[in-house]
Amino acid sequence: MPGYSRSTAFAESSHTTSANSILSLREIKAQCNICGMRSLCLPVGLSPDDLQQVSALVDTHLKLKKGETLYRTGTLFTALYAVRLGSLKTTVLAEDGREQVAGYHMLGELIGLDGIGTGLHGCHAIALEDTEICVMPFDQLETLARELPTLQHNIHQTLAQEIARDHSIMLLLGSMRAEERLAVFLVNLSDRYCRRGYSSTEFVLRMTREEIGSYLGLKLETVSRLFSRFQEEGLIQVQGRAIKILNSEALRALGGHQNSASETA
Amino acid sequence: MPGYSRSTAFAESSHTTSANSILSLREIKAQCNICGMRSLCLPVGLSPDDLQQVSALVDTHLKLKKGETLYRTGTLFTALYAVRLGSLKTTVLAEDGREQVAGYHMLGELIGLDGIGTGLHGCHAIALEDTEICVMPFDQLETLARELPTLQHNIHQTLAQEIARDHSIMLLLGSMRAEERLAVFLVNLSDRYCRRGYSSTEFVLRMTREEIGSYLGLKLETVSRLFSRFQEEGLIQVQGRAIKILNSEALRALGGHQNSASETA
DNA sequence: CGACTAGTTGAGGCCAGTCAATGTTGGTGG
DNA sequence: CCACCAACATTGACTGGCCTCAACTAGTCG
Repeated sequence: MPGYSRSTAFAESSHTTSANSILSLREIKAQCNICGMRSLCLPVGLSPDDLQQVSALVDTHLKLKKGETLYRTGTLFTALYAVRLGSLKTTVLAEDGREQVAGYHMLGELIGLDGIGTGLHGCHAIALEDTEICVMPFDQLETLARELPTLQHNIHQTLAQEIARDHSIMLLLGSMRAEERLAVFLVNLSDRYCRRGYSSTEFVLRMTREEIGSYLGLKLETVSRLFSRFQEEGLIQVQGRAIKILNSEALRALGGHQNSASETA
Repeated sequence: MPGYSRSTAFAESSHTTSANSILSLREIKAQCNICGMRSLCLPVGLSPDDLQQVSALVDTHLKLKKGETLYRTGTLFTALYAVRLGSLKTTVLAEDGREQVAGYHMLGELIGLDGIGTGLHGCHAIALEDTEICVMPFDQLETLARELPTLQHNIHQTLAQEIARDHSIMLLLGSMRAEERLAVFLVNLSDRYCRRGYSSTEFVLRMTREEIGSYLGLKLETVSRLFSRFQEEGLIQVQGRAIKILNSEALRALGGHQNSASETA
């Protein structure tokens, strides 16, 4: 495995705790002004000059392989992370060991937000595929935000959007039936892929049935059965993790149309 | 009903839309430096001088009667609201009309946060009893935060804590059984009352069985049955909405101890 | 006093969980 | 290239926890 020598530079960094995840985190070069995710990310609406300042603050870029940890529950919070490429899941942990998927994050999204409150990360972020991350030290971000009102407002918006997203998931978990939950999930993915310029009708799930179930408050068998049933009913076509949406309207109807409201999920 | 003439001053304000709620919103005088909730609120850690600036920015104080609306889903977001006295519930609304209680907020807590993201309030805030509110215009708050790093950080913390709180509710809704949910709910209330100097073992619920059920993703009958069962088992004593906790340990054990982590609920 | 809202309790049904067997996929090493 | 293995996925049979429907009680307010 290449890259051993460089990656030791991260040994003291907070976002790596397990030995094997350290080994393949690699620096890459990237700049906000040439990043395709700019319009979805924190710098949206910034002037070129201001953009340059934010870009300068992104001192580190990470590459994670599938299954590697970006940060772990309870570790020190130091930075926000922007997903540049790939995707991650975040999981929260109950005291009794139960674990639940709390979020699925794709490119252009910011994660690590929940650490701001306590100074410690409140969840565990794991790459679902090979993934690239921009690291934004939070103290520097706060400092810069005092000079750039637009950036300040974007930070507030990002945090508040996360709250709104969580509320819609609470609604889903608290009051929807299994089929509605899965329908909402699929429609939400479809919308998010669409917004990123990918097909809204054909995509590959990055999560296992168990992870999807955990996210939706269901068991993996239930998820599997529902996929099969949706296929029987002509709503979708499933082949393992490859999904083709055949009847988007019906899916949206199942979910009570309450999907398009929230960006992330 | 007194106060008609004054309250017309709020007619153009965003946080009142229904006629009857306007009528009893009344201004009161209050200042942060003499407020008992200071240590739980946004100005925590501020110097006296800085505190004065925040206090100056709280230009309006509202009094709501039980059942009155502070803000409504979809109305313009202009300010954050600090609960000075009393309590409120916030509810989110699905497109199909289903409504769910998303939060129970007591004195010292900040609400209205979710409106920052879109500029429109994402939920509906209703007083559960006679309640006093401090109104903090958000644009002024943002401006002031640029000069006061502590305030800026407190805003970030408040937002992030709300995210952490939502995550723990998602965990509750997604993976706990009915009795665990109610146990967590009671322990959480107990902790919050305790922190505010009230009894941690005896308090009065401000929500109906239906509202509690909605909040916990259960039906009101289930909540009622569980209260009865907890009483049979000697965990609590219930008399309508009056609760006495008899066996806090057992209650905490039921909830997997995952309660004390989050402040609000 | 009557109408209404909130709460309790019981009987029965259904949705999703549990347990278990089998099939499929993808990565690894001979 | 194929055999093998482990992880992932599907499907069936059964169970059980919570919901639904319903009757009844206790306060509350005009």
